Amino acid sequence: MIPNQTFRPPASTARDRVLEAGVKLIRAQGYSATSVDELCREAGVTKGGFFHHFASKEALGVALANYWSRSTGAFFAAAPFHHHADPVERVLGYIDLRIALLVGPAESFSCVAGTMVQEQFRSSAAIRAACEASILGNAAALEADLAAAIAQTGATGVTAGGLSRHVQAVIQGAFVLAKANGGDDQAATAREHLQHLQRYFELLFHQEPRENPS
Amino acid sequence: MIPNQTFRPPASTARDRVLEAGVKLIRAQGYSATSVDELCREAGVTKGGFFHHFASKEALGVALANYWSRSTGAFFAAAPFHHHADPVERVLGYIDLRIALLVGPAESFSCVAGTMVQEQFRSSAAIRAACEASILGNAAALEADLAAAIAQTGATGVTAGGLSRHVQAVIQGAFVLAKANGGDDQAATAREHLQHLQRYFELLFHQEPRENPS
DNA sequence: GCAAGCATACCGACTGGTTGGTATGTTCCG
DNA sequence: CGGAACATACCAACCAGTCGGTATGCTTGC
Repeated sequence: MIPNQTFRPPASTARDRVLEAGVKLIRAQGYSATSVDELCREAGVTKGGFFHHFASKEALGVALANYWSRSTGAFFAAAPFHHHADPVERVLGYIDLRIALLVGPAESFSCVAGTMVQEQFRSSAAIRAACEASILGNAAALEADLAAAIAQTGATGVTAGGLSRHVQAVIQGAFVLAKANGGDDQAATAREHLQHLQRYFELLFHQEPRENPS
Repeated sequence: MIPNQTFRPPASTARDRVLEAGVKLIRAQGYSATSVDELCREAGVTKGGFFHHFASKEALGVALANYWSRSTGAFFAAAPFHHHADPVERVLGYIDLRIALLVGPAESFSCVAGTMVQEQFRSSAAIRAACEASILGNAAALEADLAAAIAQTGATGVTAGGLSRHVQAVIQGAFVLAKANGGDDQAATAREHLQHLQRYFELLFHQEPRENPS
């Protein structure tokens, strides 16, 4: 969801190093395939240190989803697209930002919560709930702007809540297709889908299309 | 992607029973979390039997993605939406069908290829490629109808290939959000997103919106 | 017609390594 | 001194994969 390290402070404490290792390894390999030993090695922490901070691997998963929520939430809250006066421009500006973040290999921009929930939604209720909160938290951050855009343009048949969740769904789907892409530009694959989302909003809010890719 | 068993013949040979077990277990738990022993137990096959048919767990993953491609490909090829004279109606009919398939818990309608590729895209190039082929195969099946719809309506700024991939991206994203949903109707969550996709196409192809959910 | 020869399908005990997790320290800071 | 933050050593369960073996059926030569 967020490029490596550009907005997260370098991890100093052992606990934060484990969480950063979790982001890196789980993005690339998934939750189940990432062992506690591997997390310890990557974080430069011993087994004892790991289980001092996290009661279990599952607890690490929950903590990681929460860590991810806080990091991404803070990043988007501080982003400049909020300054547009027009709510439609704020919504499109959010998607512009999401597109701009799509660079490099899939493991550098994909979503930790989306990856974890896909594997763990049945096996761990706690991880599922934490990932749901992360994804819906991202959605909620756009809901007020969408409500204002709907009110202003008179778009019918949609709700702000439904649209805000749909933005996250398209983003998650874009990540899946980017990961499936074996070519050399997984980010371009992901961008393609966010541009379709943008066009959907332009049509819905009666805006002139702004550019023409894919 | 496809409801359980409604179109797949009951597995008779040991090999097919293993593949069916793979569909069931990997949909619910993911690839890494599903052990060979578990697959054997579910399929009623011994370890020896498993490795007689599949050289490795990875080979099972590849075979499973191919099996999935063939099953879903045959199902959609035989579906009645192809009979519409209007290409736009064919496209919307495909989405209608996908919506109609969204019933029950997420593990009964989600996509094996999408689940596997999310975990394995870096760990196994063979599985990644097989999953990509499965997803892009589904996309390709709609491409001619989309090309005709674009030609007929004069929709600009989109390509049939790009739109066909986008359909699959939205479907995959809908599955992720459905899995994240802890409520009692994961299928309704998924449907919501396909209805937004439908509205996108209606706007793009200048159709009257047909109904109003979410 | 039938048996020798061989391939396919399947079995289940076994192996070496890995897993998540624990028990018992040690170190260091207030 | 006491407790938080680690480190070391270890464990039982589980992992993917191996191996020697059997049952069955098909094919081919006589």
